[in-house]
Order: sequence, then structure tokens, then C-alpha cells
Amino acid sequence: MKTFSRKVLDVVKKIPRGEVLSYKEVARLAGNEKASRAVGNILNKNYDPGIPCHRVIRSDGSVGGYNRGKKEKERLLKIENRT
DNA sequence: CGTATGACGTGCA
DNA sequence: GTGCACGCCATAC
Repeated sequence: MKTFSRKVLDVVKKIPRGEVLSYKEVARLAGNEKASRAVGNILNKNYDPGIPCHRVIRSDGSVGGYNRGKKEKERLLKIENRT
């Protein structure tokens, strides 16, 4: 998958613990800042172990969503951000 | 190729 | 601060 999705996953994969990037940021790093929507779409359909997709939130600060429940996402963010 | 979908973003009421 | 509409993009069918 050497496409936009691949880059998105790659970027998200590089997000350090305690750090969170907005879909827009990820999209920009992936090559298209306007593809924020596509980013979420890709993460949603392509959840892979090693991809801390829970570290990707909306630009307005909202957790957005999560395959396993945004509640879990918030928890993970809290834990990683807490330390 | 055209249509439909979606973890988004921004603007406006 | 909240809710709604429009725009933008990648992927699936």
C-alpha cells in the first residue's frame, strides 16, 4: 500500500508517547493537509497493532472517535499524557 | 468513472 | 459553547 494511507499509518506510528497529532496535522505530514477526512477514514478501516491511532485527535481538541470506543481512547490519552 | 461513506475542518447562527 | 451546513479527500462498490 504505497499510498496516502500508508503514509498516514507511518506518521501515526511515529507519534511519541504522550504526544497527540490532529487529523489535519497527520494529513499534512502524509502530504495532504486537506485530507483530514481521509485520514480518519483510513485509520478506521486500517487499524493495525503498533499504530497508536488513539493519539490522533481532532484539531479542536475533541478525541474524535475510536474503533474500540472513544472512552478507551480518552483513557489511553490520559494515561500516556499523565506520566 | 460516478456514487456513497466517514475517527475531519472551518464558518456561521 | 453548541449545532448545522458546506467543503475536501481517500477508499469501497
